[in-house]
Amino acid sequence: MAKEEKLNDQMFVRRQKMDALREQGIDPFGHRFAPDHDISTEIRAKYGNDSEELLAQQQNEVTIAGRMIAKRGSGKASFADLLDRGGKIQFYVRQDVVGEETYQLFKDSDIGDFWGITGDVIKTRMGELTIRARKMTFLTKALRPLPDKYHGLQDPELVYRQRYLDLITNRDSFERFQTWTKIIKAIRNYMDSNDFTEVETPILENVASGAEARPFITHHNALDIDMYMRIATELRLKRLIVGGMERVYELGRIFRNEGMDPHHNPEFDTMETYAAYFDFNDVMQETEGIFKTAAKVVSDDLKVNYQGTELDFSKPFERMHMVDAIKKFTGVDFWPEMTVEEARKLADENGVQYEDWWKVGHIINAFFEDKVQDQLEQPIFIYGHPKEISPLAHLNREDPRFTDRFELYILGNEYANAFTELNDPIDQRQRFEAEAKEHAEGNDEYQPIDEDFVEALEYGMPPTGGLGVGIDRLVMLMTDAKSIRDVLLFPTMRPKTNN
RNA sequence: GAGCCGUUAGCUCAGUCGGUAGAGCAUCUGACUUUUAAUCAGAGGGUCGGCGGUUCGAACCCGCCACGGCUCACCA
Repeated sequence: MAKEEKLNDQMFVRRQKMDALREQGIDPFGHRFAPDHDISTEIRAKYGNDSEELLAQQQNEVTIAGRMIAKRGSGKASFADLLDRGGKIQFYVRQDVVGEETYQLFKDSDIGDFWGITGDVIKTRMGELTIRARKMTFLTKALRPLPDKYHGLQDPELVYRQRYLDLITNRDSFERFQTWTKIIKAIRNYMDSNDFTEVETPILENVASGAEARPFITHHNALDIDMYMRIATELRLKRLIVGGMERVYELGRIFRNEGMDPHHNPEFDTMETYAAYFDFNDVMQETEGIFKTAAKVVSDDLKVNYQGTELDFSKPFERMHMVDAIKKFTGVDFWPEMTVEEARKLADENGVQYEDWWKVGHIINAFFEDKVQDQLEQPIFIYGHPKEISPLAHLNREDPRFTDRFELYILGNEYANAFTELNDPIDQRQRFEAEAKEHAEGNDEYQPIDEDFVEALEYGMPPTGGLGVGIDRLVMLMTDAKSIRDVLLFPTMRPKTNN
């Protein structure tokens, strides 16, 4: 086959070595191996602080397994590094200990091969914790060479397409994904301990609703209908509030058929939470708890460095009304009641662009986005968004120009969006219809009204505080990742062609 | 979607003025019983992303295409 012709010298040699192993009765793709209780981490924890002399005296025997990722051979004694999920650990092979046959097997073994090793824990003259091999079991042959051991895999395209190579050679990346898991677990634990119920709702939907986004369309053969990948979990979760679950959350993947860049992937994780009888102040407290919990995973003092800026999650997050924030950063005061003309004048004076159809609320929001947002560094809740830009939020009781909504900003980016949910079914239907009309006029993005959801509201949804958090971005923040692709094991990539 | 940049050995990267391909790691041969980017001596390895053009001659200049990265606009 044509594939065989593509073998380079190294792949050819490795295949020959594979055959040679078989001839010696060794399975190049071996079987079960029991590394007693030890991974490298445990060995380091147990023996890392012991002296060279003590270890030499005790002769503690351990058995580990892993991938050989470096080899420093000399004539009849060699050092090599073995990589397991805990990290790498050095092992030491002497011909006079393992015998000539095994030593030759080791010499012929390539970087990338898997070994099981039983031996004593020692420390070298340089003080490095090392397994002095006594028995070696060949476990798996690697037929392709690993990337550069020193630089690791650098080409971003290969890092994302062949994540397994990135995980082998770039320890930072490996550890970032371990941290991802810890953060997710910590957040779940936080929600659970606050008496929220974790649920899973459909990913395949008949109507993609709950957000303004273009969905992925797929097809169900047996029913012969098109279905949509969910773009939000919102409306399903609110049905569960109607159903009396009172506190629910879902942390999972949603899909939006939109552009990709360092902050957007077509599939990504959100966590939405809904709590009956919460108002947006309660949700702020909940949100703060979530972010502190996540920060705690990476930093005991809740101080996190992101791309050179130290973020402090230890203090209570600042809370500021959007209008106050604009006043603070620009001196412009939107508190007095004003006409659109007056607001436009302020916009003109401050170089804020606006559209003809904008109302005062839109202009306030533009001031915030243009003049304030980028200057917000430390975690801060901005609340009281104008009603014009917040169609799903309850109006504020004291000042109906604004809503009971907030967003969490860190380093100029939005990390959470929350509000006291609209629970008036008649109002909800009108807003859906207005939205559907907009879509219809803008043609292809038309989406049918989620009638079933409106009906659910008609049975009564208690006052509810809802929250949405972008989980990937939260993890990026906590792991100092520049791109969303660095926190996704397998980011979406265009298929590679043969050119 | 627009702009800019990139693609050279398995990997990480050089490649001057357009003169026909280089290094380190890895691989192969040899030496070496505490190395750690091991060392020393030697060797092999290339459709220079793809297709076309200009030229006596193209990794290099031009055009188109593919994939990727960054920035901007939109969204989380």
